[in-house]
Amino acid sequence: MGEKPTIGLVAKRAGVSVASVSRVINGTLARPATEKRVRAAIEELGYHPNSAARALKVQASEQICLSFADVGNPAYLALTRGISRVLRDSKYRLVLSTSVSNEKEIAQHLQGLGSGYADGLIISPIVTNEKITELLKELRVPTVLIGTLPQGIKIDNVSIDSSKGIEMAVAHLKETGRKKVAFVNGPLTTNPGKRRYKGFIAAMEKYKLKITDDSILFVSDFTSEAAIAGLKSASTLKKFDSVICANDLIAAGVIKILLDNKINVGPDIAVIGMDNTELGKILSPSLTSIDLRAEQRGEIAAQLLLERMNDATIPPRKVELKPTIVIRDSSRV
Amino acid sequence: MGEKPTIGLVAKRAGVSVASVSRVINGTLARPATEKRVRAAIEELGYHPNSAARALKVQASEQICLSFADVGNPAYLALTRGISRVLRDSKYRLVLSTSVSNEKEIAQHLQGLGSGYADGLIISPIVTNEKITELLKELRVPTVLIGTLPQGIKIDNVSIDSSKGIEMAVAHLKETGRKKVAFVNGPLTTNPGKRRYKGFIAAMEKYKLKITDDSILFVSDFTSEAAIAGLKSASTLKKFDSVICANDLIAAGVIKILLDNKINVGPDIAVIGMDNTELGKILSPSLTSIDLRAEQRGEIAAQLLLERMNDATIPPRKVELKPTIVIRDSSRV
DNA sequence: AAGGAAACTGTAAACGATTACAGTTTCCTT
DNA sequence: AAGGAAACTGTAATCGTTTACAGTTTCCTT
Repeated sequence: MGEKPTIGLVAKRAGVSVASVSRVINGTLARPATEKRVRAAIEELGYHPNSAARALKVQASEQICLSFADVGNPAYLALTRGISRVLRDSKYRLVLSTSVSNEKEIAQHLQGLGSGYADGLIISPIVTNEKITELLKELRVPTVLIGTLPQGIKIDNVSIDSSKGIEMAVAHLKETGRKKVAFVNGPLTTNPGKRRYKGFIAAMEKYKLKITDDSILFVSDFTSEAAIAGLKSASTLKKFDSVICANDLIAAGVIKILLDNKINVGPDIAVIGMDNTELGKILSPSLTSIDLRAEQRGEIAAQLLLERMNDATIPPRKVELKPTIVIRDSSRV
Repeated sequence: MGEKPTIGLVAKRAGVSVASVSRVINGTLARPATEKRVRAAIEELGYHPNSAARALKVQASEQICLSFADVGNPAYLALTRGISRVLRDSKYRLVLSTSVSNEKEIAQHLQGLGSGYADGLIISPIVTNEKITELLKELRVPTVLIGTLPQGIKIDNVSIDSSKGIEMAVAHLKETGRKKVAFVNGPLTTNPGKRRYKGFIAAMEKYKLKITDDSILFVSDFTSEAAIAGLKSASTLKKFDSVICANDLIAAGVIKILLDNKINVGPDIAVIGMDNTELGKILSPSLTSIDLRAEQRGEIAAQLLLERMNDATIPPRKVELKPTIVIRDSSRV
């Protein structure tokens, strides 16, 4: 209970050298007798090797940094869960670097990695510009990026074919006899916003459905509140027989608005979300959603990172997952 | 771009000693000319002080560990958000230690802190037993516990008077003419489960409402799925005119079941949740909920911790927040 | 029982920062 | 211009590990 025990104390107590103690802690190449005494001493003193000292000597922090803009979004939550599931059977701790939203903060954060507090980085930037791309290029830490990889960056990347997802949504709507499809998107300044926008247009063309001036609506954020605030009444939506939403939260907002206006969600207007979060099962009617496999993306990202940290020479990999559609009541007639 | 620059390199480049470099980095007591040269050298080399070396020397990691059982729960998410909001203006990084669910893992984790990777701990244990209590007592790191503080532990604590919350729910129901109140709780093995159970009984007595054999229902987990699976059909609920749920997720499940059975939530049966998560605004009907101030609890916990790390001598503090009730459609007649 | 290979162990030098202490320079006062 | 106080700077020890290298012990073979 006195001072915090160090390896030296353990060594003295066990009557061996610090080197021996160190060796039994990692790798265990010691005579059984020695090992036993060392372990006993460790036990008695309640010794735990100091991570800073170890990190300094071996030049590795045994930490992985996870960085994204918004903790609040359930999709990120699923990502985090996938990552931490993989990491928990590794030696790595997870450091959260959240709410790095504006460019300056991101820059600061990326440069901060130079101090070596993390051996690897998983980043999912919601926006990427010139400057950030530049910083990512100069990064010395093994990194995997989840989402849209900017041109010219050679790092591991896991993404989801969200265009394909929207295509599946449109296909499903067409099959079930819908003709007038609206799309409620988040801001075009974000990566997901951009991709989903293009995806929607492409899908509508592919299925020969008409896009009018007002079939694409933008709301200020990927949240229910933004959707509710941005759409106000249902009047904008009334002229459609179906609406695809850029994520489940927006879809929840849309459903809320429709129900409040006595519109029969499903039969009258179909609603489809994206992400297939837990929300889908809870809402009434339950929500048809495109599963973008967030949790799996997290898992894969973590695995890629572990591999990369193990071997820096493997060429950058790019895995793109395919979405699936989960049909529930909100799109049934 | 060559080797990673160290303080020694910077010193050489600036033509000063390492001590001077160190001094301008922290605290700045240097002649302007010196400082300028040092800063220039730092800039040119792209130098960032190595955190492990610093941590080793000053015996502080500048990291705070956040530990709880389940990332998935939105209430924890709010907690995390509150914490990280406070921490971002401090020098501390946030290390996530999640899914430490069973006793053995918790023990391992708490002991792991002995290695000094964190200067402080915020923990919200969903269960606490003898063993865990013991470990918490022996902890050498400044700690604040969110939730029910086990007997005999002298650490900072922030909690919410959830009994009071249930009382408010019962009061509201009584005022609006409800007589037969059910309570859907999570497992009694958890801290929140225990407290809410007692709270419900006390509140019902206080308002002279009858508790029958079947007015308290237990589901296996604080999730919608567990609620839906555990309650199956609405028959168990039909004999009541109102139901209080131990959190919003359970409430969502209950509403789902009721709606599927064509029961008019609000007029026929009132439903009240707890936590006042984002869900409340999204559901239809919108959900009356007891706001347990998760985000605020997180903020306060972080503040307490920062203070405590600053001054170990202040006596342990205990702040208990009062809940509020947010009335929405699910409890309107 | 001797000899050598194999297995183990100890000594001491790193890792990259901070900081006490002593030494130097600057600046002010007269 | 001298002297001393104040401000700054440099040297070197230190934090707690890991690990190369050399030294020791064990064990096997003959």
